[in-house]
Amino acid sequence: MLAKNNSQVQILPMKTAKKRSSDKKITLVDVADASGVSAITVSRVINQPEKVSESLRIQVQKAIDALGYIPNQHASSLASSKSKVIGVAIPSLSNIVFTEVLRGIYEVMGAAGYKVLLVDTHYSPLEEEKMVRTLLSQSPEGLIITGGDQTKACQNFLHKARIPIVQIMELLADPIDMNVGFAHGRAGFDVVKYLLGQGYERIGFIGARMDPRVQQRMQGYKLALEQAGKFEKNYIVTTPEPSSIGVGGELFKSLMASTNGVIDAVFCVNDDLALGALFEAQRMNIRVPQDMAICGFNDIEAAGYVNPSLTSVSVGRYEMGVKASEMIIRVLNDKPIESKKIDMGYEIRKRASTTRLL
Amino acid sequence: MLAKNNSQVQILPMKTAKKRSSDKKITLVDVADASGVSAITVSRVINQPEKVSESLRIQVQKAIDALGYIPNQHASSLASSKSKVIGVAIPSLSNIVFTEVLRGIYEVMGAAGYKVLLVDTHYSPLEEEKMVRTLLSQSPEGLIITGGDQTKACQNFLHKARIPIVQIMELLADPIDMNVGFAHGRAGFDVVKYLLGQGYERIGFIGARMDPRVQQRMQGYKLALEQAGKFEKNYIVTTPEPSSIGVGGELFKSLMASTNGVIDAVFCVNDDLALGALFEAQRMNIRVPQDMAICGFNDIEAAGYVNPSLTSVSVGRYEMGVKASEMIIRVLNDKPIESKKIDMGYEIRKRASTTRLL
DNA sequence: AAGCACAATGATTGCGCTATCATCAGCATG
DNA sequence: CATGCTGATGATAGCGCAATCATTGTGCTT
Repeated sequence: MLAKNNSQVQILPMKTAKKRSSDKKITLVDVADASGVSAITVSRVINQPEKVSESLRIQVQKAIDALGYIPNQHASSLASSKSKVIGVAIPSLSNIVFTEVLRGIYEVMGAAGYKVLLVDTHYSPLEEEKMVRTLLSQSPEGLIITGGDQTKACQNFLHKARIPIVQIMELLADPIDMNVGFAHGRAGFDVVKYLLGQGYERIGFIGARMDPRVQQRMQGYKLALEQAGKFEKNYIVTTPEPSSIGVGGELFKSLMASTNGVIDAVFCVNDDLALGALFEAQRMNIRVPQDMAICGFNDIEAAGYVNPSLTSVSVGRYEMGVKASEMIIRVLNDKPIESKKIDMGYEIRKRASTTRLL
Repeated sequence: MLAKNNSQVQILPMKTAKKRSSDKKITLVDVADASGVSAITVSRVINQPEKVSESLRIQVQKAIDALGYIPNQHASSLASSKSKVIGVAIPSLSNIVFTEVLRGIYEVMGAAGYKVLLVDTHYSPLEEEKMVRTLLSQSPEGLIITGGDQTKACQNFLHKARIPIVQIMELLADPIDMNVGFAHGRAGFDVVKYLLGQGYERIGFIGARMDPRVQQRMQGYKLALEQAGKFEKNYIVTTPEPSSIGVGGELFKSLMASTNGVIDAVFCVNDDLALGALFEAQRMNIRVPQDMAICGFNDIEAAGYVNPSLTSVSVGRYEMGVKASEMIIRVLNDKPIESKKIDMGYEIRKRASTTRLL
């Protein structure tokens, strides 16, 4: 009685129905009918093929291919409460910093069979809260979110979610779950120390967007200058606008204007700003690095190739995405992780734009 | 009998169960019980609030907030066969060209309440086929995919999907459904005509990755030079590697070497390559634009700011994402669209790097 | 006052799949 | 030869929600 009742129901009514309207969605049952097995066997062929005998497996697979069957993930997720979805929230799609992290995430998650549902929070905690709701409504198996300034409500949701969560980009004092990042404040501090070491004395600061991580870099900058007794608050020029090369040029001009040109170095919170400052300095006939040092942040590819090459702070963005993803996958597979918090570190890539010539 | 049977079942058993284990997933029914209404009313509060009286709506909303209820999208999608998901397939996450298109897509889709499921095909039609299956398994309501070189099987799936599909980036002779892009071949042709018009005579070509769109640009380049009787096949240097500034520099050196430096202009298929060529030329003490014109493609921000500023072909990437998304949304809302095919056009931004000085 | 339209709410059912348990044949064990 | 075990397959139930249709109450018309 294994194939009898099936073959009865199968051929005649199904076939005609299907031929007539090829728009009908093909389901597991259709495949089961077509291949003369039960629905659950088809399910097994797809999800646990090792549990099905080879002959049946081939037979079913043939039907799957013939019908062009594509499983309905919603039904599967509902029944199994496994979505194979990882939610990712980043503040900006257009910022190269995040797209490289994303690359790492997609690489690892894709290989592990997870889909990535990506949302853009536009640097707004409120937007982020909405987006996290959206993510959670997809029953993700894990979450990667940026930074630590979630709203109270958002934190609540996240805690209640009971799934592995990694907060990336910065090191957090009190992470929700896991954390991969680096110390932005210390990086800013180190940059200034380095510039001071190169003999630059009046070090300006250019910042845009001013998200929490940028603020931390600025605090580091400030601290180092204060320690050296060289902090002047009008050496800082910032804007809430997003970063861009154009904005970098504008801010550089502002800085030069507001300080009457006494500045002999600029720390820009990212490389777009730094490139803008550099190009603008060239147009203003200010020699870099002789009269002006310029240091960026992130070490994008252009930094190494522009003339003069641009000093910048290199951080393993791709690796950060990889690490965060691996942590989640390990947790999902009940494997131990070394630590819930990983400091990716950073490195100042010293190049021509800050090298005092002898 | 409107609230009676509810209140019976409700308070005592549910409450205790919930208090004990706060990890139990909260469902529509929990909210219904907690607020003394039926499940379907809760559903309405969420999806069609205008159909529920204000008093009840507030009462239910209170319960939703109190319980921190988040709807299960899988169940919703399964029951309503509406996923509110749009699938997007792009060949590369790290290419700025696509991230800007993505921005446009996210902007429009987010505002319209759609989630974006994004996959990366790594410029491989086979990978793309797999990814499209993944997308389709999520029952997306629409699809945005890049270009036209899908595998046969993939095309099959797409045709069978019966959802609005937009192929973006290039103009296709035979699109699956809708199409938004621009004419890469013509753009390449026009660039060469422009360079010839500027008086450059021995125009080289630098290309990387060599995806279909890059090939089209190259064909345009070739055609224009052939028409002018100035085509030399050793003026073309390409690599299958991904584009980067570094690769641009290398290819420029190769081109100079293989042509003994007779080249007086280069058309680079994108701005990364062009910047690499420009920076390398500077290092080689080749004057741009006096001894060498350099033209890029895509008109990224840096092109306008680098010294000398870089001529490039500007295309509305963000707008392309917006247009594609709007088309899908219009179709989903049964609104008419002007045309199934949209040519976004392009514009050569003529800058210093190709301006023959008098 | 009867009839009707309409707004507000609820009961039932099923979306497509998988978890769970049941069944059964084949075979080894004592 | 009874017992238990294993591997392969199936039957059933239910995941959480919304479509559909049913029910009730309200105000209005005539």
